[in-house]
Amino acid sequence: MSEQPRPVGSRLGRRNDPDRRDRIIDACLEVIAHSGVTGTSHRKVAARACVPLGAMTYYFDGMDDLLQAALTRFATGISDRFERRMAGASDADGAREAVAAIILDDVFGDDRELVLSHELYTLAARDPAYRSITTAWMERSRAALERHFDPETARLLDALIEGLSIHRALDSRTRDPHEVRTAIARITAS
Amino acid sequence: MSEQPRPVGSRLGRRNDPDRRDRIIDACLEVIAHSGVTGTSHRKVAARACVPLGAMTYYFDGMDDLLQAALTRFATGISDRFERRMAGASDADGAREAVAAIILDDVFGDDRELVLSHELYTLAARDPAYRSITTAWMERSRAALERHFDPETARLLDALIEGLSIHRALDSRTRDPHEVRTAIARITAS
DNA sequence: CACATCTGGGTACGATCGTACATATACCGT
DNA sequence: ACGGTATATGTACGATCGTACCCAGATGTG
Repeated sequence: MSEQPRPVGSRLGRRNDPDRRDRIIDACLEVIAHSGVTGTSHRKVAARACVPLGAMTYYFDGMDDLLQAALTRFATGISDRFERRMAGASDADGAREAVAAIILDDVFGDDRELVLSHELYTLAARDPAYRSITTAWMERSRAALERHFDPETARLLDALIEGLSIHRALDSRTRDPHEVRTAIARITAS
Repeated sequence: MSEQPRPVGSRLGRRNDPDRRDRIIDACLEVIAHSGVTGTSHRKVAARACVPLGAMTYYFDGMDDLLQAALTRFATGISDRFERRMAGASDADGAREAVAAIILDDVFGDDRELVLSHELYTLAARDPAYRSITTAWMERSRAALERHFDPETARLLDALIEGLSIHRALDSRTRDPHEVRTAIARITAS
C-alpha cells in the first residue's frame, strides 16, 4: 500500500503537507483502476491516500471535481508519453514504428490504463465536462501525428490506434504484432 | 415514461405476466443509458419497469446477474443489426459501403448506444464475465466481415470501425463522411 | 370443494455513501 | 506576545442502497 512520505504526524494543524492534494489525486486513480468509478468513494480514496475523510471535501469541490482532476492527470500523462514517442521519430517510417510501439507496448501493457481509459470514455460519453478531457487528449495526439503525416491520415491513424488497442486488449487472442504494422502501413499509404 | 402493457392489475398473485423479466431487462438498459452503471439500482430499474422492488431479486440473482443479462441483450442486438447490414452486401464494394453505413448511421446515430457500449467495455476491462460478452460480439462481427474480406483484413476493419466510431462520437467535430470511406478503402486495400 | 404448493411482492434491516459543519491547530501581522 | 485568520480534521446526519425474509394469493390436485 502507499506510505505517507511525511514522517511528521505531530504537526497536525496547517500547511505541513503541500503535495497532499497530489497524493489524493493519485490515490483516486488507483481506486478507480481497482474498483471502477462505480466503486470509488471519498472514504476509499482517503484511506488509500492516508488522509482523513474531511480532506476530501476540503481539497475538492465534491466527487465530480475529484474525478475530473484525476482523469485529467491520467489523460495528460498518456498524452505526454505519446508525444515523447512521436518526438523520437525522425522520418515517416520512424513514426510508423513509434505508432506500432504505442499500440503494442503502451496501451496494451497493463490492465490499469485500459480500465482507466474506458472509465474516462464512459464518463465522456455522457458528460461534456469529461468529454473536454478526451477532446484535448485526441487533439494532442493528432497534433503529434501531424508532424509526420497529413491531417486526414493523422486522424485516421489516431482512430486506428484506438480501435486496435481496444480490440487487442479485449480479445485475449490475436496477439500478432505483424498485423498491427500491416494496419499502420495500409492506413498511412496515400 | 414507460407504460405497463398489461392492463390487468387484478390478477396479482401468479403467472400472469410472462414477459415481466424481459421488461425488467429493457428497463435496465434504459436506466444504464440514462444514469450509467454507477447510477443503476434495483429501485430505479423496478420503477422504470413498473414492477415491485421484490421482483428484482426474484428474477435475477443479484445486481451482476441483471447487468449481464441486460448487456448481453444489448450486444446481441447490435450484432444482429451488424449482420443484417453485411448480409445485404453482395460484393466487396457493397460490403465497404455497408461498413461506412454502420459507422456513419448506426453507432454514431444516438448517444444511447455510445453510452451503453462504453459501459460494457468498462465492465469488460475488469471482469472476465463481461469480457466474454464483448468477445462474442467481436467474434460475430468478424465472421460477418469475413464473408467479404480475408481474416486479417476483417480484423483490422473491425478495429477501424471501433476506433472511428469512438473518435467521431467523442470528438464533436470531424463529421466528414468522406474520410470514413477513405479509411475503409485504405484498410481493405490488399 | 379443500388443501398443499409455488410464484410473486411489500417491507424492514444493516451497511455505505456524500457532505455539511463545528472545532482545533498553526501561521502571521501587529 | 498575542489575537486573527487561514488551513485542516473529526464527526454526525440524512439519504440511498442491495437484499433477505415473510406473507399473500393464485394454481393444480385429490
